[in-house]
Amino acid sequence: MAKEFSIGHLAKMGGCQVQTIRYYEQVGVLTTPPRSSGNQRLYSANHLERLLFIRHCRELGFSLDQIRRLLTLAQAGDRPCGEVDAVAREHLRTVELKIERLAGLRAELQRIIAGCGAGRVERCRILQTLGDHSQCLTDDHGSEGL
Amino acid sequence: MAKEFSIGHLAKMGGCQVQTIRYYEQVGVLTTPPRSSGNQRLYSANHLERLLFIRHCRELGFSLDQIRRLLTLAQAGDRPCGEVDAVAREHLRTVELKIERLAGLRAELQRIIAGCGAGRVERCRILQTLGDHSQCLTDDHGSEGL
DNA sequence: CTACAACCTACAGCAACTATAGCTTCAAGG
DNA sequence: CCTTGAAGCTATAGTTGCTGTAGGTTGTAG
Repeated sequence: MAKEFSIGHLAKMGGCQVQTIRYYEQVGVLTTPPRSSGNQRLYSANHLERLLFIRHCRELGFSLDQIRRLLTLAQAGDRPCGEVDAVAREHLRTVELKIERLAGLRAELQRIIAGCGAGRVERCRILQTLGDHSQCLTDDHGSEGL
Repeated sequence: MAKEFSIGHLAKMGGCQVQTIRYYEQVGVLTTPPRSSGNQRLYSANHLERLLFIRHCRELGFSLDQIRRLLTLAQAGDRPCGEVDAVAREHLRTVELKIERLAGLRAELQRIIAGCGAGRVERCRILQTLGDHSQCLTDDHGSEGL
């Protein structure tokens, strides 16, 4: 059984695309693997483990920058994990904020849709409401991407 | 009282940056305003109204493409607002989906954080959990941006 | 030995802005 | 009237996290 595998296999096991892996290497969240005689990347179990870690973190919404921090902390080895905890808590806060905003948004959309009769656009309440900021239920949604 | 104002004033009233307005013009969600003798953009109440509409939609998470559609429909004037309603409903669906995902994510993060003792990084449960995909509570979080 | 899949690098593109450079115009103070 | 500094102008590059393309090389199966 070969202990090393190609980027294609790693991609399949990691549930991502080949280019994504090369991108991770480029931005320094995945270490540069050794190459074959023909210059192709050779990955091992360690890389797979790390890739799965990254993918899971990404699915949880951590940024690559946060992941880089987590990986650095993981390798530091003998420091208290308070910093790791801090990164996670920081992320939890932003997630909770997004949920709050989206909930307000949902309410507003429901209100808007409920107000729509089958009339003509001239008096369409959706458009009126969208143009009118003052009725906003949520007044704290910033410019941050949803 | 002057009926026309500069891009800086429009930005202030619209709660966005000057470049954003120029960007909106460039991508065609804001109409090109007349210019002064010195080539500076001159905006009027109409533009402000439209900008507020756009900003409000953006805060509600509509894409610029959806906003373009809404604006086109709004100007059509004599068509039923069913299409407008459809855009809003479509958006409501995606919002509800996002909320669901984020809620699962929040649960997972809370679980992860709860498992963190004040130990050392070597055995930090956060890092272990992040590396272990199998315990995932949510198995449906796709690649869509949160 | 010949296809053809999979690999390689390098670069362009996506959304929705934001920031920079290098220039011109406007408004206020002396 | 002149100067100074803020605000405007265009054009272009950068951001994040990828994805897609072009144009070439390597690996593998028949």
